[in-house]
Amino acid sequence: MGKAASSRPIESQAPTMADVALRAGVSAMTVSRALKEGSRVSKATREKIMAAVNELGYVLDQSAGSLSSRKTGFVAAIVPSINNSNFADTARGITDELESTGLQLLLGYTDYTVEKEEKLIEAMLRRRPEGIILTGGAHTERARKLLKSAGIPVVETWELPSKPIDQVVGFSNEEAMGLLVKTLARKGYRKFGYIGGTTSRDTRGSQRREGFVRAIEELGLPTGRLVSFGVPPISIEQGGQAIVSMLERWPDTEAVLCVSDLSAFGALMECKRRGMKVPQDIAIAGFGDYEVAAFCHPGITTVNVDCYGIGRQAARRLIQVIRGAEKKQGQEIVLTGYRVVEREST
Amino acid sequence: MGKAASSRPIESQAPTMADVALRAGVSAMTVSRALKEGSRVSKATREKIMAAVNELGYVLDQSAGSLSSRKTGFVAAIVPSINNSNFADTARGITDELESTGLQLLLGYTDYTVEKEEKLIEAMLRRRPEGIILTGGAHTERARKLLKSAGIPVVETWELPSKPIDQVVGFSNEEAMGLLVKTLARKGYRKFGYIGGTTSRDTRGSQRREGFVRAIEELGLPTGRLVSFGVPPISIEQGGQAIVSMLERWPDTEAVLCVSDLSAFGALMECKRRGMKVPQDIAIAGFGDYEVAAFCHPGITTVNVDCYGIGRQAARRLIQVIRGAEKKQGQEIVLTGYRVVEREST
DNA sequence: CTGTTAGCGCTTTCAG
DNA sequence: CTGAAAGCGCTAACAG
Repeated sequence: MGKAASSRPIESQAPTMADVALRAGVSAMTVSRALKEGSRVSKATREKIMAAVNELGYVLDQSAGSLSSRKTGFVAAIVPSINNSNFADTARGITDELESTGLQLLLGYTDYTVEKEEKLIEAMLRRRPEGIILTGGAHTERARKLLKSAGIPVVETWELPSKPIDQVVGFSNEEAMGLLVKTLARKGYRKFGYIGGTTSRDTRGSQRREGFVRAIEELGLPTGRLVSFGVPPISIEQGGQAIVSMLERWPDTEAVLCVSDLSAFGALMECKRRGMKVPQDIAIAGFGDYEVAAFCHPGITTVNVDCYGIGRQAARRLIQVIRGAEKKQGQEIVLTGYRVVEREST
Repeated sequence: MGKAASSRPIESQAPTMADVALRAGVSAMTVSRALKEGSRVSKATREKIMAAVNELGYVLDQSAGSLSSRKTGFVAAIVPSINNSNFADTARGITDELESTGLQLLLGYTDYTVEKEEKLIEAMLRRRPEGIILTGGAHTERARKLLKSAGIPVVETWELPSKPIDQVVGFSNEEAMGLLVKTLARKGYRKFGYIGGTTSRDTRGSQRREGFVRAIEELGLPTGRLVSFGVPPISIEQGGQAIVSMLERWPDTEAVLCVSDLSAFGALMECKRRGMKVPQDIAIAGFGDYEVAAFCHPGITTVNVDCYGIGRQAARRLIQVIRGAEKKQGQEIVLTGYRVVEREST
């Protein structure tokens, strides 16, 4: 349809800006201006151009534009898993904050491995993002180097890395888990158990576990009741299996804290299946305040984290640097809030 | 650091291919070849180049490359929500299938509105993806037009649109819900109720509802027990509120089918909270086979959908067209499987 | 307000 | 196996 005067056969190529310009009887530059907000183009000209744009179904080629303007309009974000509502919330926060800026999100997930993260970082840097958001502070040396030579702002989230690359938006998982222990200790529980994954690739999980151990020690409570089960992220099902193991080894455990609400929910359901009463026979708590924790029965005590806010704030920090409001004034650290939410499971 | 011989001040620009070429003592073209798989470059030259690449921390600029090669290496995918494990699974399927091809995913979510979808489609087309995957068959007219003039393969998923744009990878939500009704009717349930969202913006939800109504009619069972509650996607909490409404209006309902497992889970927990026995007092079923449905107590009867497979197959269809294996041979429709999973809740 | 010229960083194409 | 020239589609910079 249309688009004649070409030596090529029928195949309809996507129209270019020159095609629009020709049709509107102006130069390509004027078309470029008309399609950009806040450029001075006369109303009549703009209307002619818009008509041509609509007739041709023209869509700006941003790759070409960004090569010229040296701004790609991309922001990269890397999360451990997309299939985890905590991180999905963070991704949503990033997108929402980006929406009004015209920046577009390049999202990737690492499956909780730094090797995949490194590959992803490299793949994304090939797209020349104007900033990048990472989860956690554990990265390969090569990834750190690539990030540094990229010369773009970096925000690490969800933790407080001991060796931050650039900016940080997060909280101490150790302290948050410690707070949960102390809150429950105050209610009278003494024999605490912990359920988490087996490897240390989930650094937030490791930090929570450390926070648990340290808090138990500080309070002078019985130590050692740690069950590691499954490769992180540990699932609902694995939470159920883990508590079986816990009950076999330490049947007199009074309260079980889990690395996340998903494992806590699995543990809770397994207990109910076995006819145990929660919290009378055993108390269970999780981490992350997933929707399931709030609405299951009994509701699960947990630590609420501002996942969405982490995303928004991380994106906001990036935008401020990208849009040049501030000239990257050193390593900013934004602490995000968390709070223990007590429910019927404890 | 390094990178002298420039008139510009200290600020370290990202190195370009010319910088690498200079350092390695070859032409830019040879660097380009060395960085591309399966190109003939002598071992010695390649080593020199790789050394220079590493020293400079060089990363290929794919925007520039794709402008020249007319291949962006992008595939776009649009889902209703990223924070829904069914769609997250589909997104994961797409990414996994794409991984070996070097294609990169541009992911966006619509919040279940066709208006946001249209904007997203336009934003993504500006990046010149080589193919695009959509959820469902409801789109604005303008979105359809944009898609057509883009001249790229399109795959609609999760439904069987009556007016497909191009390819389809999905299943009939109507039939799937009908199958669930029939399965439960066979167990003796007669008075069926349905819980779903209020508007029709969730087209899959509407289709499931239609499938429910039609199956009930076909079986000659009591009709009309439909509760609409909340704007889709209806949450766990709203599922709980909806069943309260159901019980008030039709207290003798025997089995409640919900538009998704999330609302079913909410309904189930609300029943337990009220001391009702499931399935003795009331049976509950969901849709989607979310992890929570499998491991809650009692387990929730549901319809398992191959979410991950939808993603993989959709991506595979796209890749085949993109990589030119087949010249877009008309409207392909791939039917994906589903099956009723009976658990203790019915 | 509009046009012209140049060039972004890479790859295609054609020579060697 | 390597290089030189040309140009992808757009926008910065300058001119008018």
